[in-house]
Amino acid sequence: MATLKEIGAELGLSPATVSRALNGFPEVNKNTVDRVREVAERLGYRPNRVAQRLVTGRSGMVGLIIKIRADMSADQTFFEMLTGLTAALGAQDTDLVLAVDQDDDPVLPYRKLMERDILDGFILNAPVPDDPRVAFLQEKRIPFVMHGQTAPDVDYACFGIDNAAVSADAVRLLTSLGHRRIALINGQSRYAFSVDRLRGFSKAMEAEGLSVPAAFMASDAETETHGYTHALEMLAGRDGPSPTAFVCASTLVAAGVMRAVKDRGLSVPGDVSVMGHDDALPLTQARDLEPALTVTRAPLRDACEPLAELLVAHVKGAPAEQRIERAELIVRASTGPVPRGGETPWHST
Amino acid sequence: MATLKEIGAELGLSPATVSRALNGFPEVNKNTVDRVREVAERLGYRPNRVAQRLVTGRSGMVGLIIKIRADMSADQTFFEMLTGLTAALGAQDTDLVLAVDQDDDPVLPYRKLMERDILDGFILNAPVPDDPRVAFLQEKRIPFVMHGQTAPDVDYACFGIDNAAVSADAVRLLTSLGHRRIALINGQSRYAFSVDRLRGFSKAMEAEGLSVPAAFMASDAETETHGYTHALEMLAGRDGPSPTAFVCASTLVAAGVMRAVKDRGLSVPGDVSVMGHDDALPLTQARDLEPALTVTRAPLRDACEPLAELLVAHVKGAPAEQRIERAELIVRASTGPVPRGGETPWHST
DNA sequence: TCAGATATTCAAATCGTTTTAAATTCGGTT
DNA sequence: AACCGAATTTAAAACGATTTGAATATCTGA
Repeated sequence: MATLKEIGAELGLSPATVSRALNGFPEVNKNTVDRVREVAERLGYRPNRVAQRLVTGRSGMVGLIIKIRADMSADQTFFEMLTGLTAALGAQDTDLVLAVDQDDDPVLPYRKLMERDILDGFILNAPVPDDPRVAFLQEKRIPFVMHGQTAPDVDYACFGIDNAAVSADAVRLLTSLGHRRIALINGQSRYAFSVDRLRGFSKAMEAEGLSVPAAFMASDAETETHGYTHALEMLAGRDGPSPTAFVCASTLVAAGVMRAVKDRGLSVPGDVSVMGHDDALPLTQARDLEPALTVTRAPLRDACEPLAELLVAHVKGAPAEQRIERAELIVRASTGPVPRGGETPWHST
Repeated sequence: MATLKEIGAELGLSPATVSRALNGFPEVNKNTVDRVREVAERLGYRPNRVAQRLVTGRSGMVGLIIKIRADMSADQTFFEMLTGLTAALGAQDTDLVLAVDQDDDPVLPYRKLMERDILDGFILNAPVPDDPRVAFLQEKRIPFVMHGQTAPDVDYACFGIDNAAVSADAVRLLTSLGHRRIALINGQSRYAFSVDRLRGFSKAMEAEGLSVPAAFMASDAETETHGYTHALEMLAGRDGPSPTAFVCASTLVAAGVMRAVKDRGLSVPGDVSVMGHDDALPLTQARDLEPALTVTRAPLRDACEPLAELLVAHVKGAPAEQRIERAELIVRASTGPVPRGGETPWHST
């Protein structure tokens, strides 16, 4: 391992000049820069990160804490984020330290990891309303970036999509096609993104002068099975006329809904339109469903780079920045005009 | 953040003495140790790890690289190990840096992470015969510990169970119950542990003077479905007399096998005995199967602490240590005497 | 040619710890 | 009273980078 001193000795320069040359300071002679670069290259110089960190006061490491659910299932989501984050952070010269949350107290693992005194900040995901982690980290003045947000307006660093807009866009597309009875099969209600989706859904429906009976708004884990069972139930016609359209929390849920529609002897989009939200996970591809799924699309992977950038900048002293983007609307084959006779709303408001 | 110097100033001591007092060096006056401890406590002193690492030359971080399979599925195994490892490493004052392997070249992520120059070593899992990662890390003299081993005798640090003994123990139990036609439903043959299990199985059978037609030794991913389909096929009697006993790669596989046995109208253990191997994952509990599964048992979680210890010791200069333990044999209700008329071997050797 | 400005480079301090080698204190011998 | 050795403690170097303030070299114009 070559050091600055060694490179300097080779050229008769001081470590200070070598440091500046390699870090692109303007006051160094161009000729010198070239010679330093050449020697550094030849000696395979890599800056000693520990030394850098000692002097800059930063560790160059951020934490990610995985919440393991009761069923111990790891979803694709996790790996997708992990893959993207390690790459994006690596580009920022930052490393990802992992810990697992198996405690009841959601704050404890953050406290524990922070006590080890080696982290510059955290990446948080799966925000819940009034997230206790946010309160803790803000109080301790520990930098972090949230994937998503706990409420519409927050003052901490975050990146995500506008989830209210996601379902509002879906509703607007469907109502423009004439649909009036639109059901929502949402994600688990404890998560902030589900709350936002529900809010966007309700507001958009309301704006159209429509309302939805509680029986046609489900909240559950985002699995194919749940999509199937909820849709099957809603299509039974037990709680009034059946929906002519479904807004689903994910591609997987939409797949289950479409299966239910078919099992009821109905067709997509002839009798029932189905919309999903596409995180662009490698395995569940919305376009590969039959028929291809109309979606709001926001690749999960796309969030990793902004998250890394926002956090690193914040750690370096930049003010906390909020960036909320809009998901793309991709119309495919699973949505169509409301079927004849399906134009009646559940009840007008 | 208090420093050694500040504590020293408070007591009129040099940082050197304070350092020694806190690190339990024997040459420090007991009275002084107490006073230093008291002040350190009061000032909330925590050693600056970066400074420690600069001087010791170690970073206190080890890497774990996750190989994401084509199906992007995360198994329980991964989370079980992750949970255990972060805890065990934490106890050794070491942190886990994670990276994801999505490349074709199995060595590339190790090289990349090593170039970042912040790791003391690696934890490797899922060894394959002639593992290229081992060759690379040994050549570069990078410390690592393997969970399992690539071959029966190796010279690198490793911890695991004796997989040949696992299947040999299973065979011996079954032959002692009179079984002669014993099938193996093994894990994927590319992994070293499957190779070992197969070797142990074959040797033990041979020692009993028995041999097994190829049709009764399957190798596949360890899922319930694979256990089911392979067993169903083997019980069809198409390739000669059916097995009276199955040795399975895991609890999950055994569950599938038992389902196949029942679907064939047979009973466990009346007609067919079934054995599995139990990694003690929280969800798939061997004892909860019906009937309770006879297993070789070696909790995955138990490997984490030894792995952490072996690696940290090795990083600090201790010689590479191999520790291979024997899995426990737990006889439950899924194994019984060979049924009447089932004593004939496939063919004697 | 020389003052003065500009362009480069350097020595030294700094970050907070560990560690080596040297210094100090103290009690006990002779 | 002088000395020895054990018990403590200290000063200073080291780790390898960044950064401050100062020094030197080079160039400009009069």
